[in-house]
Amino acid sequence: MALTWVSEHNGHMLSQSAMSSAPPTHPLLARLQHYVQFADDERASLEALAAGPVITVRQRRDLAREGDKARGVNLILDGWAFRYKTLEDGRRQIIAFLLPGDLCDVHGYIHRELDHSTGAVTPVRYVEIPRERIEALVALGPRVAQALWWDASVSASIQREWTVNLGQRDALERLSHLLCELVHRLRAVGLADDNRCDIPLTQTDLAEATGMTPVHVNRMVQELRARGLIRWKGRAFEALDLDRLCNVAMFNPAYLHLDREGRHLDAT
Amino acid sequence: MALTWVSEHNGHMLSQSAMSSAPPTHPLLARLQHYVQFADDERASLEALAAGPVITVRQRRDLAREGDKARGVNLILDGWAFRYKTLEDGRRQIIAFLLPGDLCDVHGYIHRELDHSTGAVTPVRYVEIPRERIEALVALGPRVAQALWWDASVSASIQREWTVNLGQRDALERLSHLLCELVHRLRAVGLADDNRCDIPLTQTDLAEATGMTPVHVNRMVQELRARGLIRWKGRAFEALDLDRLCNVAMFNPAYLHLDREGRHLDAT
DNA sequence: CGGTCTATTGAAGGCGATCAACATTCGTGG
DNA sequence: CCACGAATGTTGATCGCCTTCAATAGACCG
Repeated sequence: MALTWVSEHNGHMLSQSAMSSAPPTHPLLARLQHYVQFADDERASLEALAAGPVITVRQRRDLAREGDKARGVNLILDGWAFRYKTLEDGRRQIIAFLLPGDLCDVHGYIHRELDHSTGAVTPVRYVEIPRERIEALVALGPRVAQALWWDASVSASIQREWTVNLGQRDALERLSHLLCELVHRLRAVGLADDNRCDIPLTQTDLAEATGMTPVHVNRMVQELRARGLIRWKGRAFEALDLDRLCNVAMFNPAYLHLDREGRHLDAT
Repeated sequence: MALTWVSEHNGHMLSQSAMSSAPPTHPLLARLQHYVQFADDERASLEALAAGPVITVRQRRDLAREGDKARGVNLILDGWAFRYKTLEDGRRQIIAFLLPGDLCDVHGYIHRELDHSTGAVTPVRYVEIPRERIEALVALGPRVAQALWWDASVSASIQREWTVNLGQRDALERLSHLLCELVHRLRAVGLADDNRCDIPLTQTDLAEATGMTPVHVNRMVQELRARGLIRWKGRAFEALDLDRLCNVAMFNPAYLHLDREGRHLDAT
């Protein structure tokens, strides 16, 4: 139990303080700071997003279902979730993984109904951010507004990369690529310690995300183990040789846009 | 030559006026009106977007390459293009098709470099819309602003559906689904007459979009022909039985969000 | 009219699916 | 704390969708 994923009992601030030496922030802010440095008031407003009434969902339950009426934007505080779509005959595809700090899409602003579902992997704590709240943030100035754009834009970029992954890479490459992405994204929110992190996904989850069968996922995991690239027991994942894993996957982290592209907007 | 795709010689207005009885508009406006009804001044401003200096790209040339410095948002006036990404070893995945009326993503606003390329299928005419132009549009009020959000949101939704397509559907379903999507999107901009339209894609293009080999695309096309679902000769495509084609593909048009979701915002 | 691009067809092989056990871990309640 | 059942992970054997390779036909263009 010691190093497992944060549960409902210990909040996200706990897991944060263990990871980073910077002043503890919630994971969205950690991520946005990869784009731009905020002024104090901006940081405070972003910080305050996590203050709203927190909703908790039990593991393996849905946060929202296809066809539901869309409410505001959701901010994941801790836990893992995924977006998925189901075909008429029951086949299911995981479309995206949602990690702490992820804003679930702006969809809710525009569309009346969700065209996909969201399911919790672990227990998930999140807040619903009403639209006025976002508008108030944007009103703080271009720095925050563009940071939110950056966030939405990165999500779109990830979705494009998933398209490439499913269309062009073979099974081993596909799995490796997903793992590389997760490690990089977890690092961005302070949830990966070097090359080690908790990945609470089952092999069935991985199968639904990579478009293969659970059986074949298992074989690919073992292949990666046999090549000395990863160690993975329960939730405890470690990339023993991340460089080689990235090579296998032909992983190019550029699409995650984690290189402070908004530097020119930095607060002094 | 009579019914082939609009070329550089006959502008887009020509092709428009042939399709719809409504007052001729450019294809972006046609599409946005699936979301909301605009007031006259809004319509005029959107109309004026197409007035800027038109850039023409020859067929099978790139509009932009991965790594290029991002400029403004591009609006396709006529012709077909696609976004694609290339792996180190040369494999290529088409990520999205860009049809007349499509705004090429807002990417340019935020990111310094493109993380993907855009290639022209046919000769393409487009305009670069500078950011101030967009800001001026948004300043017209919430109707236009939300329509632009809707547009971006639909693009994201399409990208999610492509993820499902590549991950879960088999070759025949995948191809059918792509064809259904194209027919529906072409209709939305007045470029499909009932179940007939020009599709200027080669089977190699389809292969790169669906993650299969050109050889197998050919076999699937023939399968659809044999089942009496489609007729396709050169660019002239016809869905002989669109309902059955949609069934084969398990195509649900909801993700295209073409049902006037912004109705409540309509100008009187 | 020759050259290139695209479509088409055939044959063989492989990647990943499918089916079927079995092992192991985990959650839960007795 | 143990016992039970369910969920997850693992392994093997077989099958088939799709790839690969190769050759030909047709379409289009300069």
